[in-house]
Amino acid sequence: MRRGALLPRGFYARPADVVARDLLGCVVEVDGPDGLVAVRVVETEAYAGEDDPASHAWRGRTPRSGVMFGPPGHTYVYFSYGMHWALNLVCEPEGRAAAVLLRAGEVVEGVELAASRRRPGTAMPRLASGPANLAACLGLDAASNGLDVTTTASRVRVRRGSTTRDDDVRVGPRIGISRAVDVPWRFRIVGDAHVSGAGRLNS
DNA sequence: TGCATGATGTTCT
DNA sequence: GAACATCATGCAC
Repeated sequence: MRRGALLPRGFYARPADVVARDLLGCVVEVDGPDGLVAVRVVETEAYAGEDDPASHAWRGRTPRSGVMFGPPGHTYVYFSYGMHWALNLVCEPEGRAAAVLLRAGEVVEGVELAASRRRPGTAMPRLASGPANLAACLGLDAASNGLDVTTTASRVRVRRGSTTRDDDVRVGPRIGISRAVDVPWRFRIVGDAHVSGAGRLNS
């Protein structure tokens, strides 16, 4: 498979909502002990750090949210609800705590490996549909927090993928949060079967 | 087909 | 001690 170039750090050093939009169609790849899994991003959410009540960084820097205050182009992997991991990419220049949550994707490489990391019987459209599922497919955990995604030397990398036309991007309110619920910072590719909640809500 | 609910641990009040 | 950027299951309709 032909691969795009790694996204430069400057790509991430922009407002989170812009990065979230441009991340659609890009490919996240992760090396693991068992091989490589790559996912094409189809759904993202922007979190604008200290200005955003829904962000983990809203109340300032904490041990958990510390990575978000660091340089852009790094992973922010956090554990929530006692059982799920979620993958974010740090945005905006160092000192500004913004991030983009990767909500859903399509597994484009290492499908069998990704499936083996999920509950038996889970198959394609659902494989990486949802933040926790996406992280599970990629085999992410606490050891994957704070990694640089702009260098080939890293276990976790992000490549430029197919460009997504504005016509194919749908913007809507974020999901699964209780504050700032009406801020339209959720981006997804229209009609893509891999987005989260595809069967439940369709707005 | 769709909603309500339980599992489970880290973080912050 | 409560909240939480969730998911899968089970039961109702």
